[in-house]
Amino acid sequence: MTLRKHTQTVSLSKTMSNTASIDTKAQILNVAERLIGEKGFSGTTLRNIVSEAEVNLAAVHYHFGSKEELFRAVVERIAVPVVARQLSLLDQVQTDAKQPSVEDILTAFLKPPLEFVLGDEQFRLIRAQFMGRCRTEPEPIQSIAQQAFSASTTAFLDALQRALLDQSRSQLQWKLDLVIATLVRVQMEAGQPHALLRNAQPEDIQRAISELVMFLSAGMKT
Amino acid sequence: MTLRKHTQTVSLSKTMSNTASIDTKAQILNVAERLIGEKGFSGTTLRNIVSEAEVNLAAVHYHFGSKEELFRAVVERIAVPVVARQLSLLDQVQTDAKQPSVEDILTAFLKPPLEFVLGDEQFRLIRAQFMGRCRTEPEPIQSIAQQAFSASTTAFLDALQRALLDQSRSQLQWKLDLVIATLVRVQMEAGQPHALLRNAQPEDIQRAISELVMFLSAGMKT
DNA sequence: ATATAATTAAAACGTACGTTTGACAAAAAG
DNA sequence: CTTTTTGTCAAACGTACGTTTTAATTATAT
Repeated sequence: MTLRKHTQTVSLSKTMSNTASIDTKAQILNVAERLIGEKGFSGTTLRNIVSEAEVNLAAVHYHFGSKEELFRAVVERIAVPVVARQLSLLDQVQTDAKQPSVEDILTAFLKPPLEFVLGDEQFRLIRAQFMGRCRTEPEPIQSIAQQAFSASTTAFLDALQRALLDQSRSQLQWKLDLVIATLVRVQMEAGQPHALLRNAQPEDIQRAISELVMFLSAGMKT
Repeated sequence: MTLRKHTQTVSLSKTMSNTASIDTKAQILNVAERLIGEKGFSGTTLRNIVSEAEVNLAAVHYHFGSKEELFRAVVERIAVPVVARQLSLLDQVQTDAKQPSVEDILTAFLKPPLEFVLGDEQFRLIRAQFMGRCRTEPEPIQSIAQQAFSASTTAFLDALQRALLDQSRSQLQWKLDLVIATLVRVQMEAGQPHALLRNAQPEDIQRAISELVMFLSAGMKT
């Protein structure tokens, strides 16, 4: 009897040596990330993915179980390290200064998602576009992506509340939502001719972060 | 021989009296606007639309020619009056004050799309959501929507350039792009519990516009 | 009334979708 | 070696898609 891999607990490296199946799984994730970033979830078909990834159609269901769980896997591969870095940077500025400035908080929030595109040379803009696309997908896709980032959202909302005591919670809530909206737009337009983030060199990213922080912190304080 | 209606020039009211076909066409447009606003273009099927509109499947192709041209029709039904009002308000503030403030310009830009949701009681939030969804669709759908609004984008970019002479054109370009991104987000989240625009009463819209103008004009000036 | 055009209706078109199956090869375990 | 697990592959599953066709129905005009 053949048990499907995505229902297994852990394989613990006692399985196949690491050439075939790992390549297949990673290739599917890579191509899915790029295509969904370009065309959206329902605009991307599994046949598009397996064709470009040069793997068999059934491999998707063998490794992930369904199209939706494949999407979830792509999201989490990105969200987990980004959220961890956001929370770490927030912790850092809250230790350095007992009361960090709005600029400090926004920088800690924006840096990880924008810098994460630097990870792999060839995935820079792809990753940015995918993250942007996620939050604009129809339900239930959007919720899957939103949940993966929700841990950071609440932490930064609390931090902003402590920095801007005169503003109501609901006011800060829609303002942080608009901060995310602009971040998402910057990510989605990354690489376009007139975008804030035209290419993914480290110095361009730093400049974009700094300009975006200035643009947004002004509005946060009003 | 039967000539299809969407290829005709004009019917000039010498055709059928105005009960059946006009209702069918309007019903399709109304339902398409709502469903595409909720589920996106490729997430909405013609069978979903005709089922809720209670019209025959073939009616879509008879009246519009294709799914994409139906989308174009929905976009233009919204965009034409919005853009006209934006340009009219811009003209007005540029006549009143020879050099209008950033706040004046942004208000002229934001008021029409946000107020347009007031047109019909039952379409308020639907229309807002559709307009928001449009700009986040994959190509070529996004371009169709963008073109319909492009006339106002360039006019407001010029106006902002005259108000903020110290900023470069490309800087103003990505800033206006982020203004649109926040407008879009406000529209898409309209009606949600913690959104800026929670319900569509006239006074709520005015308050939302004023808060959004404050939030954004601060960043525009930095 | 009759002819003509406009609109609706039901059914089918071919294609593509996500998913499942079952046979088969490769690796790991006994 | 034999057995079992793990992964790949081609093919098919049933369903739903956008679109087209053909006929019937309804309104307009002569």
